Amino acid sequence: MSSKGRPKSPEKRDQILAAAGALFPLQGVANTSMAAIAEAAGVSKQTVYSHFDCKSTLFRAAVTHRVDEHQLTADFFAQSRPVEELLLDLARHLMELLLAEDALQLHRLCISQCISHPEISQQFFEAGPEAVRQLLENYLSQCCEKKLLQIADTQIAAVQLLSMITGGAHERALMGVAIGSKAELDLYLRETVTMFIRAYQSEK
Amino acid sequence: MSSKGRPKSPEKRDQILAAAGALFPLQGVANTSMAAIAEAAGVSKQTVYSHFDCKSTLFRAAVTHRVDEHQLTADFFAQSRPVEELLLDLARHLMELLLAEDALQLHRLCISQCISHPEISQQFFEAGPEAVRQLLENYLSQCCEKKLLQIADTQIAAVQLLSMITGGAHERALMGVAIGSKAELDLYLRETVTMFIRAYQSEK
DNA sequence: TATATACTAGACCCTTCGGTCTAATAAATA
DNA sequence: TATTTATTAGACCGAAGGGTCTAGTATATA
Repeated sequence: MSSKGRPKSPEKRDQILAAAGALFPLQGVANTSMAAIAEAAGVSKQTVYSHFDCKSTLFRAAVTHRVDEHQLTADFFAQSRPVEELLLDLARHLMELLLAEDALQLHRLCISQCISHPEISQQFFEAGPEAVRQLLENYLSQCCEKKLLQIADTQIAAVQLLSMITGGAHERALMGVAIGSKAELDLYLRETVTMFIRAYQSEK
Repeated sequence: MSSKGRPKSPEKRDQILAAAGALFPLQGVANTSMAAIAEAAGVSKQTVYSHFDCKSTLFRAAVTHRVDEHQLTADFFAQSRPVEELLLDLARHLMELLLAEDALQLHRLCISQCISHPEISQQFFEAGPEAVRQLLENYLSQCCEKKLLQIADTQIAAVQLLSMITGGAHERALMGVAIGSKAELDLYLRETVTMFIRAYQSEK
């Protein structure tokens, strides 16, 4: 019934989402025109409006699309390695992920739109920080069962560790402030993981 | 020489700055028109342009103005109280300060404008997070001298503590995501200060 | 093949907005 | 008082941009 005539091209839809997903974070919502998106997508303006009925809808779809892409692997914590080694590895991977320019742009965008588009930032938060926190919390619980660590409240501990990891450079990067060298950053991460384990190590 | 005729009214200037300082964070730069600022300030549009030559200039002046207001007292750390008590007090004060709606708006604004107005976010950062960090670092150093704590790198430790404090709820609030109850937040802060001290206490 | 829909290019409408100009009034200095 | 500048209300300009419309072409289904 609804399959009469030429169907909408999924490729064009993807092109539009890709263009919007690049331009919105880069220039901000208000400074990105629909015409510019159409041009960047290699598509006519009318086609954009054929796939998305207004700017706000397109914005939502584009951010959702990018958030979905950035989902990190859940089996990271499945490895059986020394706790300190795994946590340090996590810290390093996380920083690399979060400090990437496009991730920063997306993050800034969600923060700036959190009043006008609460669902967007909610979604970003759940797919990003909250998901990681949950995974880490589970891992820490397992460590406690194995008596590798001694943590009263693993949820709090997970938030603490993640906050410390990101706190150093991510906050600065989000605000566009220069961050230290790679060596300094890595020193900070090593110190932080060590400090975390010292605070939560099993009693002698 | 330059004092001929009627002088510009400082009151009107303040009204304009107040209006801009309220509207820009609330609605974003692009969504706040000069006409709206003039009206909110109870002043004609021309007067706005008489005091500030363009929108960008006004934006800069307004944010600077608000940042200056929010400077926190430096003598907080001068009190001689038990370390744990003082740090917990700091944590509570900081959270109250950072979670205030207008502070959040200003913070979001700086983040969203950090590409187009790097000086602004730089200034915000130095007057805010960086200033607090410096004060805390000094305090921690003093604690080490008194053998109350044992910290190899007080700069790192200061960042760690501040990150943990803000990490819990501030990150969420910045993204407009609901935060826990006051009781949960306070539990988190107490746990965090305790954990910090446990990690950095002087060796037995 | 006939029909229905997608897509394009471009004109078009209307609103918003940054910024300027004008003419008149108010308030300061000299 | 004479002069100079601030302030106002409002018209005005020009550019940008969201969104619609049209006419023509391409591509799918039936």
